[in-house]
Amino acid sequence: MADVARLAGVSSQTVSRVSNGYAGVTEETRRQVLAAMKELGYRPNSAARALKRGEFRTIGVITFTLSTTGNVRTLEAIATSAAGEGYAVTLLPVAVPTQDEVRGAFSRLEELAVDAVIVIMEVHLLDAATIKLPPHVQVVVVDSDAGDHYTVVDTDQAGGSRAAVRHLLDLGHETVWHLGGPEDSFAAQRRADAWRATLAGAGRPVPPLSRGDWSAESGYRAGLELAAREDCTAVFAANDQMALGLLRALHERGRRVPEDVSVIGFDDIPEAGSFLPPLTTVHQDFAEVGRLCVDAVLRKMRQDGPERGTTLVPTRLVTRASTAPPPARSTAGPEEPAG
Amino acid sequence: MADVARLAGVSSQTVSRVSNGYAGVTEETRRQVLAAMKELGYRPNSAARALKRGEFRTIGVITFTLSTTGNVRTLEAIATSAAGEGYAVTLLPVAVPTQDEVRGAFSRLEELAVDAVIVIMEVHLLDAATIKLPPHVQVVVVDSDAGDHYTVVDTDQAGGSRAAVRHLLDLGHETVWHLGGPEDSFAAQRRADAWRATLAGAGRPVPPLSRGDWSAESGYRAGLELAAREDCTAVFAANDQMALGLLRALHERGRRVPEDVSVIGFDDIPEAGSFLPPLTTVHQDFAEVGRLCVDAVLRKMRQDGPERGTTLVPTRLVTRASTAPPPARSTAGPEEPAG
DNA sequence: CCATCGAATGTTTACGTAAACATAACAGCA
DNA sequence: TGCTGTTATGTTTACGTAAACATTCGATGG
Repeated sequence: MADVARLAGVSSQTVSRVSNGYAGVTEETRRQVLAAMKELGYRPNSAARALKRGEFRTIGVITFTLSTTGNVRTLEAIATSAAGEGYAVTLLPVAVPTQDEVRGAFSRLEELAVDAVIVIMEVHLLDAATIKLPPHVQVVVVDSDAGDHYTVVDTDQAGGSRAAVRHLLDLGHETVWHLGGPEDSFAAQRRADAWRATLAGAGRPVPPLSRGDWSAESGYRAGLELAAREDCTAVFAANDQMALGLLRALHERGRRVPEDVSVIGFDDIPEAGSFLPPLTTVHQDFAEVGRLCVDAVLRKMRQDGPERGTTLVPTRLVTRASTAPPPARSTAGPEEPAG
Repeated sequence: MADVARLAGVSSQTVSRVSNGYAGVTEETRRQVLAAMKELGYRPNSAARALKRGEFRTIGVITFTLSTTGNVRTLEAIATSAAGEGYAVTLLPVAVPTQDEVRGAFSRLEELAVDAVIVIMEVHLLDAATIKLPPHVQVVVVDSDAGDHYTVVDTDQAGGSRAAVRHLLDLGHETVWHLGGPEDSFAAQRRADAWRATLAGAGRPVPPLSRGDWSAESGYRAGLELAAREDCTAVFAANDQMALGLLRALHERGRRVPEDVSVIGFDDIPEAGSFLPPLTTVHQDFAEVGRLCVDAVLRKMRQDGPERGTTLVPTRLVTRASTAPPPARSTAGPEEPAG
């Protein structure tokens, strides 16, 4: 900076003013400084800036895994939004989802150059950890129900599940089975709760709950059991991957989709439209989730946002070929041959 | 730091020594300092450290999109490896893959606090851009053939393609069709080149090349045309998503997989084993790619690595149900009914 | 018993920037 | 003409750390 100042014949402070776009610099002077900067290839030193300003213009993102579509898409949206606001994004992978590991990530974070943190994980792993965060680092949480304690941005899980179940009931199914996610996932829990509540609200029986671990393989295993139940004509899977495994299990057991069994997923991953058959599913707007996370975290840093509470991003049901009315059976209704 | 020093009754320099684990501090003194740090909740200021040390302990990763499995898995492995080495990872999304955008990303990078950059993209977009990089920032490139100009880490695309094509030929197919990736992708180009070379090396005819854009939807469109060709009994798709679309097209056109047509993919995404039928594919070790990237970039920073050249990560053929011998036809072979 | 040496610790300084304050130059007005 | 206010620019200082150098003190050896 001193070199630039010397070459331009001004003080280093004037260089700083030009560099930061402050007013009060003659157009003439500005031009000279800019020319000098260019000639010397001057780049402001971000460490010195951060030291002086007391902020890093960086947002940290903590997440367990990038193997779920949702996390990845959210992260991508966060990175894009943050870049648009002049913020960088630093990634903090947590190898194993245990409280110890999370605590470790947060303590690494303490030494890290971030002004705020966005956490993409379940709160119950988070609880014991956050205490140690530096005082001025703001937190926003995704994928959890911690609205009372943190600022939370999430997809409207309940609304999506409700739409999925209603769609199947509207098609004429007596009830809807659910292939849920792992027990310790709040997203899974909320999807299951909404499924149960919607059935109960419609006065329908609530079939036993199957569980997978989000993977297609687990959906396949659970699907083999569901396929054996003759009375199962409609399944709502808690994500598209498990729905994929379910489709394979049904196919192997000779149950046609959607003629014999309707299947509906959750997420609307890019491949969902290419499944056999193309999957009806609940579309999540991850881009919006990411955008809102950055919004929220920046507003908190400027201290003009709500401290706590949950922002829900609406979902949209995407109807494809995997859902249809139930097969005509021994019910009281009239039997019609398939068109 | 001064507060800690005061509380511990030592100088700030001694605090610094403890903080950085230098020798030459009495065990007694160290304990006092550590106690003081804990009591005051002291955390070293990374901006000041970076300013003083002249390095940020941060690696920047530039990529276009996180919507391809490969990029995501590579990124995840990079983040994990980097964390293990005490480095943070900063994400630099590039919205549109144009040279202008890339140049923009690199110029943002210049002001960014990174010591090195890993670029996950095609070189031809990179060429005009890198010139402006700060002098001491090292670069490692993934997914490209720029070994002459940069340090490159990549999957052994050619080896994987060769294995895929040979597998199909060994099963008895006369030749293998290829559903390639977009024209401007080097990965796609190398997979197609190896496919062509392997066929030529075996003295087989080289069918016309179909192209997609990596998406399942594009695989479906290309698949509809391939399905119409009676003489097409084996297809090597350049990635699993396109293979998925291809499977759907074949199914819709009444061509059974693998009885009528064998299909093989590339990547081995987690869902590949749950396709209908489960997909034979070329497994890529993205974790290893990411690890090697970090290795290479750190070695370059320590100036004891090779400046240029390509490191190839081997692939592995995963055989599942989507490949089988060709249907018995008007060839000289004996006709057998399906078991 | 004193010079010498090494280990432990303290003091000074600089990293590059930008806020705060200081100064200079000039216009407007009585 | 001299005073005031405004604008452009210069000077000083501090951000938190760690390298370089300085000092202290006890131990060792002649």
